[in-house]
Amino acid sequence: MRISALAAEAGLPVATVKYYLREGLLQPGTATSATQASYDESHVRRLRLVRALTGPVGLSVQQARAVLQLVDEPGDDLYSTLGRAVGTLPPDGARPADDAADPYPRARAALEALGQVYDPEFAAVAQLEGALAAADDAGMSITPERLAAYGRAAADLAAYDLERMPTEPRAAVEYTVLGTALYEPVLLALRRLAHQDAAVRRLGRDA
Amino acid sequence: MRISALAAEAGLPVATVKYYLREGLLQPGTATSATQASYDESHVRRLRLVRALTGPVGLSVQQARAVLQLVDEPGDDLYSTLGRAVGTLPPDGARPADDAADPYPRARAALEALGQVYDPEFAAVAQLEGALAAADDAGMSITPERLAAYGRAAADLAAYDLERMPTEPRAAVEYTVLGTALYEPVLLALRRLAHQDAAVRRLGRDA
DNA sequence: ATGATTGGATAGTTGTACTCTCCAATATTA
DNA sequence: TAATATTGGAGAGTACAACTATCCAATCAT
Repeated sequence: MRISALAAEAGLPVATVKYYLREGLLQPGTATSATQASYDESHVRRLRLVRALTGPVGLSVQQARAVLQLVDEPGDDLYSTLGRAVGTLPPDGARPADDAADPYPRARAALEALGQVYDPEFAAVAQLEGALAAADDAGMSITPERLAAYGRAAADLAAYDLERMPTEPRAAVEYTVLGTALYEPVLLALRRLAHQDAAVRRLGRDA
Repeated sequence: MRISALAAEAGLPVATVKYYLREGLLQPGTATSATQASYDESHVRRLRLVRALTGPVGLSVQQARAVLQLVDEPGDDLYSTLGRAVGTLPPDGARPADDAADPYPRARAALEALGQVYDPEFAAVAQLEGALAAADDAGMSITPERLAAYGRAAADLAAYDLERMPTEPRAAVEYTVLGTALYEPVLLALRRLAHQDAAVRRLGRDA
């Protein structure tokens, strides 16, 4: 399959496929001559994945490249691979304030209240700090009670996901990294729809 | 308070404050002369809100303006105001396919399985469709079982939030719109951290 | 053999979010 | 009150991201 067939298959302009090649989001095809290369199903799948990540998941090309690199060449340590993957996903966290003492006070308090084990280096801690600070700044601080409720729901989800994680390391990395990126938008959409459902049932409005 | 004091208070360059004024994200101050206007606490609060929305929440200036307009002038109908607000929040949904018959097949199936009331016009339906399609395209389709588990967690959260919604309409709009925008990043961070917690407990790794 | 296509490089376009420069009118300070 | 600084407002300029278009010599397809 040559580049125009690949582009057609994926529903993208050829120029865009070339761009993804340049940017390292798409692995090069096998060169058959100085001006020809051939692509296969794996390239089609990769393009679909790229579009999923840059589209609904909302990643920038840089972020998508970082995620794909982790899936392509995971370290042997699942834990640190996941940590790095989460760091590449939006939203960006709060910068850790130059004085190293207690850089994430809100997040620390929240996680202690939840009784959760956590690694302060883990990017999600900074993300939580940023999100809590944003809510504070906007005058919509999150009560400890609400945090507990959200934490409980998050723990339920995590337990479900962890039970289904593949045992083979490579597959586990892919499951975890892509699962984080791809399932989050689903969860958010479901939450918004659940709000609507609850509102309709409660307020007795017929849509 | 003049513009430089306002900017200092909010920790922003004056040029940026002027930009937000031009873009209608910040309400104008009260003019005291041809080249002077005065600003107060409400402007400081608004700037903090704008930064929260464009930062951790990840809204574009356009999206933030749309959200703020809804908070400033909610319609008398809470239901449709919330619907419009959700439509302005990322991620963008799937385009509804020109042939009107069953534009959101995956989302419809999912919501029917969950037994949820929903309005097909509600933007979150298109968002769910897009997210499910992205997962499919990326080769990580979501099983009905997982969807049920996520849906249950979302319903728990929605029930909690709805119970605490203010009764006064204006406050209810603000609570719902800002709550959706500001609490989602918190939930995502908590989910990522819950994954880490569960992984550490399960795999017995010490951070 | 001859017109179309390819891979690869380079340049151009569009959109977003600022940031800078001016300017005349006003404040502030000496 | 004179000199200096600041202001609001408008417009232009900048930087970056994500494409998109143009070239070109080397193949390919007919």
